[in-house]
Amino acid sequence: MNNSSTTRSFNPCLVCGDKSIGFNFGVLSCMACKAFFRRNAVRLGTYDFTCPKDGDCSITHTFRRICNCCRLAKCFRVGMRKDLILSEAEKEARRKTVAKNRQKREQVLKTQCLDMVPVSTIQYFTPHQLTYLSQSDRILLGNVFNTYETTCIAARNSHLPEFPTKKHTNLYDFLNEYSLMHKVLIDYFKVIPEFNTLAIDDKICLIRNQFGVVNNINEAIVHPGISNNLIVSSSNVYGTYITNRLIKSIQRIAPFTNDPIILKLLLLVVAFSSGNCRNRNDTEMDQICNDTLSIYFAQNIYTELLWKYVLSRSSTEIDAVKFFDKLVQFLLYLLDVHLLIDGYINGLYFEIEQMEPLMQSMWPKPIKRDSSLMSGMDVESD
Amino acid sequence: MNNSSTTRSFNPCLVCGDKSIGFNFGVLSCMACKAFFRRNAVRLGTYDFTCPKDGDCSITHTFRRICNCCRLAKCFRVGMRKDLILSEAEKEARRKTVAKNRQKREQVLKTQCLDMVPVSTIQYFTPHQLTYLSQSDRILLGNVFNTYETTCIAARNSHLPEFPTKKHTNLYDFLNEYSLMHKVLIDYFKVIPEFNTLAIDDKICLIRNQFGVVNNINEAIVHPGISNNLIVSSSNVYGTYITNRLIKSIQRIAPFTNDPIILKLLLLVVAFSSGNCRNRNDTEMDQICNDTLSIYFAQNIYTELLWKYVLSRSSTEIDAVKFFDKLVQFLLYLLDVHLLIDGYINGLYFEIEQMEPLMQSMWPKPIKRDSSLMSGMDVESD
DNA sequence: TAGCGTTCACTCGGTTCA
DNA sequence: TGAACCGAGTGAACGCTA
Ligand SMILES: [Zn+2]
Ligand SMILES: [Zn+2]
Ligand SMILES: [Zn+2]
Ligand SMILES: [Zn+2]
Repeated sequence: MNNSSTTRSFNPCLVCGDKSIGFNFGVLSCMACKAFFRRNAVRLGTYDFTCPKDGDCSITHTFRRICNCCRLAKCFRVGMRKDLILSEAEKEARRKTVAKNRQKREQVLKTQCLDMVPVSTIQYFTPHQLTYLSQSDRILLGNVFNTYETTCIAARNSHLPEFPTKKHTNLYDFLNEYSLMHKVLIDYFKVIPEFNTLAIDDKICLIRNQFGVVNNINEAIVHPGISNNLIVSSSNVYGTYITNRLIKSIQRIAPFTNDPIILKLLLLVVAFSSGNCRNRNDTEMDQICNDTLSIYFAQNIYTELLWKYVLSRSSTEIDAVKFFDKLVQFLLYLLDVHLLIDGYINGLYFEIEQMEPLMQSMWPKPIKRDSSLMSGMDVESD
Repeated sequence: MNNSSTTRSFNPCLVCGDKSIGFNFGVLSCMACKAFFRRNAVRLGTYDFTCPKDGDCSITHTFRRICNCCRLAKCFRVGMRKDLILSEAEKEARRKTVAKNRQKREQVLKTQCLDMVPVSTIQYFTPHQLTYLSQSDRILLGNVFNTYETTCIAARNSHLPEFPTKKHTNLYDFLNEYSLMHKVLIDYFKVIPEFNTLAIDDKICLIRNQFGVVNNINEAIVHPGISNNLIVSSSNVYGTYITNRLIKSIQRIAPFTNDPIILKLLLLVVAFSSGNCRNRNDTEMDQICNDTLSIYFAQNIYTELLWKYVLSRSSTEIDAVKFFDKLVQFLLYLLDVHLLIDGYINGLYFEIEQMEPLMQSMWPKPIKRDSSLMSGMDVESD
């Protein structure tokens, strides 16, 4: 008897006689008949298969397309099995598995965004780049870079090497650990002159309003990648749906981490957004900032700097626009994720009550309290 | 023997000798003979085909139209098969399939886009919706709806039934026609109290900064669909790349046009964006608004109204969030398209110079002029 | 690697409209 | 009448899991 390899190589499609590619739905058959059977066997009840002749059309490579009634009949006659076609539910399950695996793989994969190459230090500029970035721009970039190094990166290196350090099961535990880096991030903002000169109320307002997004971006810089602890913790406290979206957002931000400065500038651009981008159901937290104009100008400074920087690192202006677009698209995605998370946390008064003061102040108050709670933020000028 | 691809490429129509387009009704033939055979073979019994000469007219590209009788005869002679023409019943079945598929596609689109059902008038509200929309909200919605009806819709019905009315070849011609509805749109804004009470400079600033996006959304409401004139005009003035993206954006906005109010609110939300979202290379046009705070409040009013409305029309809050997300994603896409267009038009000084004053003021000035040009906008309170 | 599904370019029917 | 278009069906190429 032939072994299967010999069978495949030399035996023709049992339906049409064309070259077979293997056993499909139980029968040695060609690519075309395989596709034909999958498409047509499932709609036997819903579609009227009628032979224009008397039902004994010969099915050959050339004429197999003439009568699909007789072709389908022959498929069944040579033994093709409809039950080997995946049902809608089975297909859905398969798609899910595929998506899961893909996610796992892409996590490892480092995608390059645009033609921007990673650089080791911000001091390196080619003549081309000089045309977009003025001397003062470069000084400003250097300052931003160094500021971030001495705050967030330093903290990561000294006492916050990883996050989360354990597999959390409680939201408040998770967020309490989250707040450690959050405080360092506020330190970073405080060294930015445009932020530090704002009134205390406005600082609080900005930090509250952009809480989720800025911290998410910051985490991507200081703790790049998706640790197992993070996935498990997030799944435990947020559930699968939110976790999947969080992971997706981390994957989307990953390419930008190749650049030494973009995300640090983006942090500032987002931080200086006076609009309330939280999804909270308490009206008292929807405070708007007082000095909207100063905030607006500050945002402008860093948006412009970011734009110039992107321009300087792109080969063409159109590439810069595309890149900027990617950045904005990502930001919108991130914003949406955090609207979801906010909506989720809003009602968890018990969890909110267990949070440490600063983190607690990011959410609606479970019970009326003295607003001096906010003093825990410690965002005074220094 | 030739394979079918070679056959198709080099061999002429077996009927008339014209360039063949493939196998039609079993015979390598041209577009014209394909249509001819389909139309005439079916009415062989009902129509008297008679040759004015003696029945041996030569059928060539030039003379094929002279004698139907001999042309049809030749079709049959070279082997065209009448049985490959779909019968009336088969055509009916096919139409049914197409309709079913179309419905399925639209269904998918709609469920992707939320489970919002179109309503005929804004006055219709179920008790469920009352929980989200207060009495004053509903009055406001009604006002917005009526305002839009009496401005943009009225103008469409009276004197701007379609756009564009011709296949433009010049950018300035195209945009000059565009400006007709643009002016009506400004009328719509002027009836909105929050807009009308702004200082004249701020009105101008808002209209300029959001020019492309608001007009694009407005066109989607008043002239839904993608007309041939639009595609041709756009291809002529913007080129293929931008046109494709424009078409894509119109396709993406289409599902939202099922709702009677959402896009009208979106128009206001976008209009009240004080940020400069244009891609223009002149610094003088990057003016920022003076009364940013009023604009911010105005935007808040309509954003909130939009949100409440979406919430009221969604079955669950999560659906509402998803829908809102789609809306924002779409807006971002649209913004990006118009950044592209701005970048394209910026340098076309000659085109800009040919525009009528209002339209011209939307773009960088080709040469220094008295800024009284802006008075052409006529956005004073009335 | 065998054997599923998915994707996409292509063919050939009909339809539309200038 | 015929150019231009639409859309279902086809099958080659490929992706993926077990
Ligand atoms: Zn076969
Ligand atoms: Zn048959
Ligand atoms: Zn011909
Ligand atoms: Zn004749």
